Amino acid sequence: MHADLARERILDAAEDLFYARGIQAVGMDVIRDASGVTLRRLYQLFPSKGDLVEAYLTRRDTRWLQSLATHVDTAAETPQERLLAVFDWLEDWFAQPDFHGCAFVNSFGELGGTSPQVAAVARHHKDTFHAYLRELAAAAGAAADTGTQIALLAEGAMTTAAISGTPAAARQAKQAAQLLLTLDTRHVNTDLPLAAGSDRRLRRAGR
Amino acid sequence: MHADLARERILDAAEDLFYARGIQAVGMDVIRDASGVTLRRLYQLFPSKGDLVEAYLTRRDTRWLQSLATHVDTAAETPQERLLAVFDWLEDWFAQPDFHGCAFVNSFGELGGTSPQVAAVARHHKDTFHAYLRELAAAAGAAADTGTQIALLAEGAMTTAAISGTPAAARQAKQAAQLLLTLDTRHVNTDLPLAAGSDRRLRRAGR
DNA sequence: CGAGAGCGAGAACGCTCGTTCTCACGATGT
DNA sequence: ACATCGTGAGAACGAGCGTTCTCGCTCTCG
Repeated sequence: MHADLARERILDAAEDLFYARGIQAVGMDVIRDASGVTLRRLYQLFPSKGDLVEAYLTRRDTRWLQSLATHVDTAAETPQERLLAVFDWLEDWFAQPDFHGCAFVNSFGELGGTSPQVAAVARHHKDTFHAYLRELAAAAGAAADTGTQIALLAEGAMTTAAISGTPAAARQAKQAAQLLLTLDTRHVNTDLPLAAGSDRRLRRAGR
Repeated sequence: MHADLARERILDAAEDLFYARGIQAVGMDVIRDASGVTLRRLYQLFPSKGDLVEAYLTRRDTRWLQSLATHVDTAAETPQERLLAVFDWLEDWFAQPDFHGCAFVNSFGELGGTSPQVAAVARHHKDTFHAYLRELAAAAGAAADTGTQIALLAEGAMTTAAISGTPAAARQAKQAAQLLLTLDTRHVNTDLPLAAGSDRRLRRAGR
């Protein structure tokens, strides 16, 4: 077995197990069993468990953001739709049977207090994610604060969906994001005065 | 030393340590050293570490919500102010030097996958917190969905403040909550049409 | 053909940590 | 005063786990 393939199998097994059970609850022997890679090779490729954890998190970071960006690029046309498509992607994610919250929030809660590396990867991931949302919001004509606030909605939806066990938070977050976005960009697009009736139209517009 | 005092000292030490470093990273001997209670007594009062963890979480649950409710009751007058006062309380919390995110999100991320008890306490805490926010929102004349959405903002602010290390998310969340609340309740209070100028007035209103 | 290097499988080592046991001591009740 | 019981301090036990080592085997290269 080539080193590249072994590396991939190890990271696949590590991702499944670390994400499902937590990092400290998964021993290296379990990863050996799940990956089919011998312990000797495992330590050749990742000299310590900390290295494996870091590789797991950085790979998940790039893949997660890539998957989100791909969905946004393919499933939406207008800038507003692109921003709101984030929440559809989140809802699909929340509904997956193995969904267990944000891996970076989880690992930060577990090891952020003792491992600066884990804390740094989590911070980097959230920075990148929030910057991406701010970018989408800016492209949709919203103010910088609106992008930040929509990021908070996405963040809250993730933890709420994880702990409650239902994907419903994604719809609520999308609805709120749409309200914030419409309220912010309305004076740019259409300066039409908003009466009680259009309030109701706004509220109904979620997904 | 009476059992009640020992119990309190143990829980105080456990809360400090579990919250700061994570649960699995803190051994029973460390809690013995920090509390000054002998290991024998510790196991008399909490037959296993799991029992201690559960007691830590349930005590923190009630205290946290009590502290929040006290602030809301004393620092705000109108129903709208009461709801928004939640975010001022969050900001104060985020700015404390030992702030390390939501203890329930952290423990859920660390042990939720392997300990049903920890998952249940976290779920209960979030249920209660969100129900409280929905209650405040309803008292302020908002729709049920608005309360849920404001809960997502609070949730997102907690994790963002924890990982970023700054309390700024509280202000952003408050601003967004105020927008959602005003948008939702405006047709009840004043049916005044909203023009570009009042948009700006709304936006400036945060804290 | 033979020596040596790399590899797979799993045992072994050392440390941590949850939990229990030992043992000497002091308080208490008769 | 003496037997008894609970207590404090810390050692001890046993399991789990990160990491390394051993031992055959195989493949390669001179």
